[in-house]
Amino acid sequence: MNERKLKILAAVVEEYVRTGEPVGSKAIAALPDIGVSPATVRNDMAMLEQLGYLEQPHTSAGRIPTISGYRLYIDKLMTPPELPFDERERLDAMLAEQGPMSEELLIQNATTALAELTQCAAVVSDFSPKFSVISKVEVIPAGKRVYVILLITSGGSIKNKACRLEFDLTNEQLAMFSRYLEEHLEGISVAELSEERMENLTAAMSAYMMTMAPLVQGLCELSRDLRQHALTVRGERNLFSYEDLDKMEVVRFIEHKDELTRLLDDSFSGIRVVFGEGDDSFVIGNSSMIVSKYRKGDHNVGSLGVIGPMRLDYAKVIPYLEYFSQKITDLISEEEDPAERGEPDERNEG
Amino acid sequence: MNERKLKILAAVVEEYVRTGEPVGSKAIAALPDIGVSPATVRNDMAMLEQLGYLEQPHTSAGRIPTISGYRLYIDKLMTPPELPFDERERLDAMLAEQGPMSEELLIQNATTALAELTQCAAVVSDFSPKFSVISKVEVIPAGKRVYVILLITSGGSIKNKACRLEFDLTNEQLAMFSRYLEEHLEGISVAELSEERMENLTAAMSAYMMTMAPLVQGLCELSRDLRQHALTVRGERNLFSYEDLDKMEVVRFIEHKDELTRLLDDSFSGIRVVFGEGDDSFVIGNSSMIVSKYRKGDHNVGSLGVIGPMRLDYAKVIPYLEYFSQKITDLISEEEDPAERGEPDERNEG
DNA sequence: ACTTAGCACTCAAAGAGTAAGAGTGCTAAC
DNA sequence: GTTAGCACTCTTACTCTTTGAGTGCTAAGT
Repeated sequence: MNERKLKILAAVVEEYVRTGEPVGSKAIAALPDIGVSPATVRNDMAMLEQLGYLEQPHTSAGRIPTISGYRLYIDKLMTPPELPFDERERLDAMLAEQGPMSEELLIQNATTALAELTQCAAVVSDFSPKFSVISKVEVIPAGKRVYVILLITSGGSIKNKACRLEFDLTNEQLAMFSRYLEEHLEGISVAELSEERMENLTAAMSAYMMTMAPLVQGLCELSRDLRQHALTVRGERNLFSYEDLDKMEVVRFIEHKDELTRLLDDSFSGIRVVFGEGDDSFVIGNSSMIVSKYRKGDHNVGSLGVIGPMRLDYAKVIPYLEYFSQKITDLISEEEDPAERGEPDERNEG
Repeated sequence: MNERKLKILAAVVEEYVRTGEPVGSKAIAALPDIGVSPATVRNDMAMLEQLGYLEQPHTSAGRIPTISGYRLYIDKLMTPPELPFDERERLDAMLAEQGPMSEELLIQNATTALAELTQCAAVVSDFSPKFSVISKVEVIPAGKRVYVILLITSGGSIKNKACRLEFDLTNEQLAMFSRYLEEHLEGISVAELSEERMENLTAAMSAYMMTMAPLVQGLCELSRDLRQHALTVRGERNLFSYEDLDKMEVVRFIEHKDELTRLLDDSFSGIRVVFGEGDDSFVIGNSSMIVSKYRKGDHNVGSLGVIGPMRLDYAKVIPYLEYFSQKITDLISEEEDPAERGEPDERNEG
């Protein structure tokens, strides 16, 4: 396994990704930095085929990479370009919106941007709210017997839920409830809002006042929402263009959220590429999914991924994915006032 | 143009929709309630072709409906089934969620359900928030120099926006601002939140206190959000299955929101079907879009639509669309306390 | 020992020719 | 006005052939 063979493997992957056609020895030999004859390339390719990195769709065709071939290429051979400064600025602009931005929105923007940039479907499984702290709980009267519970987290997320009660609350009751929530919930982390704790609260309150049961109920739901991961898929429509993708499988896979979730939430670090056939439960023909974790402080709190054809320009896509997940990690890991968020440019130079 | 010819046209449309193959005279003659020979059917079909309702892909093939053929079928010939009671109950269940539900959520649920039921993409352009009344405006401190503006409408929508100020507000300032908003905004309709009015408010407040400018700014944005229509597309992935659809055009059309918007916001009443070729600016090959308006009181406030292949079971899809738009109309037109919403079954029997 | 030219070989893709079959239009009989 | 019969058309499927890209192998060159 010498230098040149690897170079040829890389060339095959890149040509195949570029053209979509099996690549032959002549095409490779014609590339500028190969410098050997087609016959030599053929010998090397035969070797690479024996090793399982290439395969022939049929005898008289050129070669295409196998999954192992892609894997080797991705792990060892490709040289993803450094994102130039103005490119990074462009990406930052896609993430940033005017005004203070919640972590949630930041992550949504990243997903949308990723779908756009890669012309693939982008997907995110986000647990980050679970690792933030409740900074504010309010109960706001909003009409006859209707109260809105408002929950703000240190991540800048604002969640609300309307609840309808049997009777209206008196000012005293409302004040009492608000004070109770303030004392017991503000400042604690979302992760601590266990079912158990919520049940205690339910017990405490409903013992005191049955009327408030729906409020407590609503609060439980909100807390459950925050602790659960949010799964978002963007840019599915981009997959329309790839003729070789098995559309039925794509639909099945994306619709069937639990498989997707399992693959995303699986713990690992850095970047991971899984292929549509054989890997885990991911079985879309001719597709691959690239996933990158992002962190909040020391915890993995989410996974950002790209779903596309196996024949994908990994060297282009992976840097985007890495950049975004690093950026998200940087921004959400800051311990400062969440309100300071929104001008990522000010403080972060990639 | 006799009875039988129409019956034959209807049969051709239905057979073609069912099988996807051009239908011949023999197949039609074999249908139970035709009762004439293939030769007779052939004569009628030749006539229908002359009239422009049918066409032949090539001489020796059966017939397929033209756009005029579909149109005649939809307008005059088809007999959409009455939705049976248990079906209506099923649909209601798809709309309703536990707890008080905002109009917004109701409409989103309807769109998702429609996509699911029809196995097409569903789309909605919703102006309804514009026709509701501001029932509550609150400004809530949420951290250092951060304030959340909360806006609740009679439709049950809850919008919020975080704003960062240069300095913290004193309690007096906050109270003053809150009172001002309460006096000037609560109870007025969203439509009245014109740019002009908002500018007056901006002027009034910023003359008084520059510090609050971002709050006023945020409020303007919220009000703009409410007045603008919200365009949502659901179930795009369902379109993967239709082989005959021009995918590139689908992507282009859905991505390019303004064409879609124009078609949806065009004013008409009842149900409208547009076809992908020739009609207006809607140019997806072999596709059609069915749109239905829903109202709030006397105003059209939104359009619910289905985008699918031209070869679509209109008789099945249209009743769903009609039912949902009527249901939405009924539910959002009620003048009662919005909080009463959420158990549509209680009060509405379709 | 590695590289390369040459060459026979393979096999998909493209084209040509043919047969089968579905469906038609027309005509004449009912 | 309807229908059976029939010749006609034109796609689809099949077979056969040709073409050409690409291979593997061998033998010569470095």
